[in-house]
Amino acid sequence: MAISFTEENYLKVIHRLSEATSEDISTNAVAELMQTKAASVTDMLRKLADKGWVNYQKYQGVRLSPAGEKIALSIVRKHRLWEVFLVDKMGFNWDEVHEIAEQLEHIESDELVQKLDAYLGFPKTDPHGDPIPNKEGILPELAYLHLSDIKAGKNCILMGVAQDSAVFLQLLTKLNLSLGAKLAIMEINEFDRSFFVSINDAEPIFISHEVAKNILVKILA
Amino acid sequence: MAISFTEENYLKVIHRLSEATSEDISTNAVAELMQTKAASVTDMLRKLADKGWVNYQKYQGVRLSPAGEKIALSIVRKHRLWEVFLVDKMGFNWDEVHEIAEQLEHIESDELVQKLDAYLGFPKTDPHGDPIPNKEGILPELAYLHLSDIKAGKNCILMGVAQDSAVFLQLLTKLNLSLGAKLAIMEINEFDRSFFVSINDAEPIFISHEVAKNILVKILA
DNA sequence: TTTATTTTTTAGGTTAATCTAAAAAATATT
DNA sequence: AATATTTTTTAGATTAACCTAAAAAATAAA
Repeated sequence: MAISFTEENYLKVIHRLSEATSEDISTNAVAELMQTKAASVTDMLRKLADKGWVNYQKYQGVRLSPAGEKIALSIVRKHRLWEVFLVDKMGFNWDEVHEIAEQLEHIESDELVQKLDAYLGFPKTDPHGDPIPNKEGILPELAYLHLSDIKAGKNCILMGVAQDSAVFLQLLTKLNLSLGAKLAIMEINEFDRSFFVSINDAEPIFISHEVAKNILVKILA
Repeated sequence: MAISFTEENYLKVIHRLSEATSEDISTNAVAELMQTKAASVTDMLRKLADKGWVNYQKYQGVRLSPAGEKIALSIVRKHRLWEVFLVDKMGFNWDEVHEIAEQLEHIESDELVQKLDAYLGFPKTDPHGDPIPNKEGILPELAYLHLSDIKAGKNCILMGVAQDSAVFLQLLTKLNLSLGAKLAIMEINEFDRSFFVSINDAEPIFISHEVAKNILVKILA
């Protein structure tokens, strides 16, 4: 069945919201992420339900059907593969690729996706550490921890970020925080839960709790 | 000023038609290439004229304004660069890339185009031998000849094709006719203007006038 | 458990891009 | 030059995606 860019974006947004909860997704939540009005969302949810891509009962919220989930994952897959392409091959910084990938994710060609995947060496994650769903739509669970949940004294590796906004990523870059960096948590300040962290064994620096919350790490054995 | 995919496609089509003639382009000609009805074209031409991208007077046909020409050339540039990418980097055949490039040509990012150009080694032509406009929109005039206009006894090199349809390109591939092939015209049959041509010094084969018309060559000194 | 608040839906409109059918203009033919 | 044909435009609808304002349902508070 034919699908429009707009419909793809709705499915993607519902998918994103569904990752954070097992509850049904509210009309308002979708409206906020789609930067549109609740009334428009209601129209679209009905349409998506007609096409069999979501389960929706009015006033009850929405969730993806298996068919909708499959479409959403294929868009996520394309988005993240193109981000790898933009950083690894085109030389963009990790904070510059989101908007372009938002466009590229709608390019329709299974063969291209397959070839791109191979060309990039079958990457497992995008430049922000987010896992790339495979062809069958299976998303490897990476189960990283938020830096904000780690105790003082631990060593860990920066594996990803919990948001892709350019301002956040630019801040990380300024702080010399990039994927794979080794973080040694020296101290956590009780007052504002800010962190003193040594990055790659350099002089410890200060990191706000807000930043720590958006950094994903794995703890070193 | 914001521009839609549809508007971009209209400008591209008007540009394509303008290359073949110095006359104004008729509503019907645009309708045919856009696969739409003349009435729809009339609406769109008025809109494009309002935006300053074409000069249009009703019943008088249309031509691109300098601003419209610039947009059209930037789309052609993107289309052809992406075709090079698809063939050179992704490993597609030259008959498989047109539809995908039709989508990729609308991706909006000057920086990406610039980086892609560099990544591909600043190619001068696409996989069909069509010249790639430069950043300033200047299209190098390649001035190749149609094989159908060459006399028997001449040797030439296949430099491009005059149409990109998959069936035509697949036929060329079957005949072992690819960019750069050396063609020796053995004989031209008066009856149907068909050609006997030796390709890369192999046994001469038969080529219809229709095929010869769509093959672009340069004559060897 | 009423009342107040928030959320969601309905009703009715708008815009971009298309369509069909009919009218108008341009071109071709007698 | 008058008539016929073709091309182009106008008029009026349609569809997708959005909007605002008002109504209805769900949830929270008194």
